Amino acid sequence: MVRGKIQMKRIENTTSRQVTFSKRRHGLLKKAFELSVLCEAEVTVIVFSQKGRLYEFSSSDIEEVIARYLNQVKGGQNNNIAVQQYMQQLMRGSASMTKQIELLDASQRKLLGYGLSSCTSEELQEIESQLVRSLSRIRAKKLPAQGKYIVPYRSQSSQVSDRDHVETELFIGLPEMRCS
Amino acid sequence: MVRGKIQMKRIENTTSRQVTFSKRRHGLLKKAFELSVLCEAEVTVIVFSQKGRLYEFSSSDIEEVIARYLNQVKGGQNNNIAVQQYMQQLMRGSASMTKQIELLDASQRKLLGYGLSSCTSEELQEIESQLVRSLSRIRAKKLPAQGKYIVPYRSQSSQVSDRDHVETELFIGLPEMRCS
DNA sequence: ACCTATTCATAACA
DNA sequence: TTGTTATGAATAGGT
Repeated sequence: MVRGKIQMKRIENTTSRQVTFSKRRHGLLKKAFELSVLCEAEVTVIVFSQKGRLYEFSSSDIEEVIARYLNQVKGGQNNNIAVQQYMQQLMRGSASMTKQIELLDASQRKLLGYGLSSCTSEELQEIESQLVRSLSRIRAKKLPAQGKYIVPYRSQSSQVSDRDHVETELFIGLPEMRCS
Repeated sequence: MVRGKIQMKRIENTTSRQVTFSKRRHGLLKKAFELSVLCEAEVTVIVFSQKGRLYEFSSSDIEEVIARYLNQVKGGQNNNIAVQQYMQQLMRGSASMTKQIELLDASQRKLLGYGLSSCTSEELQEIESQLVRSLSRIRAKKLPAQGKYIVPYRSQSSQVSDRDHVETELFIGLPEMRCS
């Protein structure tokens, strides 16, 4: 490819083949690394030289990648199908729980008064109303004798929709293994 | 590397990350092919995108390469072990996320004024203080011109420890598989 | 998906 | 082998 591009076939001269192997191998592993970093991908490269010497790069544990590959491609000749399905459930469950955690985390932060920049004024209003109601509840709990509805301060509207109320009903637990 | 070289770190912009992933993935597989042809080497590349999509190149049967790799590296134990370990990681991750969700959920419920029966009066006090601070923050946000520290009502102590503050720093993501 | 201005990778050479 | 360099390839940003 330089100084007269080379043919895409085996380099016959042993010396230059070895030199090229060394240089291009280096380039390949470098590019694999870059791809994994830039794009947050899981990249594994395995190279055996003619003489059987092993070179490798893996952005994460190589056996994880292999397991994942075997899992995805040959849906389990060594591994039985039930294990496959269970594993996929686990992975789906992980993704869904990750999402739940993100949602809970975001709404919690808002209840704590952080991360409000992204809120519309309606959202702010609803959060405030929710906080006021929470305060009301907790004060009722603290001072059960002094009346049940102490609402310290309420600005503007007293009408609050349920639109952005935090949803706390969650499915919690490991995904079940359902083998039919 | 072009028109202002890029930093070797995750590309934040989703679109350009995907474009770059596509281009560089192509380049990587091409180079792998060329290396295998020019130098008569056995080359395997496995790539998983962030979304779990699989891309691969292998100059010879990939499972032979994998078998050869496993054979050379870990003296030929069966790769079922890798699958097992990966699954265990997934399960541990699920359990840990389940716990995180439970904690977040419980603290959220308390902030919303539910599930307070189990709280000691100290806890109640701290939740109330937290709510008051949250209200203060949100009102400061709503009415930035009217002063920053509108605290509507404060009962009893103004001293609040950090003991039960909700922890919102979380590890979010799929568990990684770490085979020793 | 297609274009280029650039940077990168590398074949030949020393 | 290791280093240099001229040149072809890869590709980031833009369209």
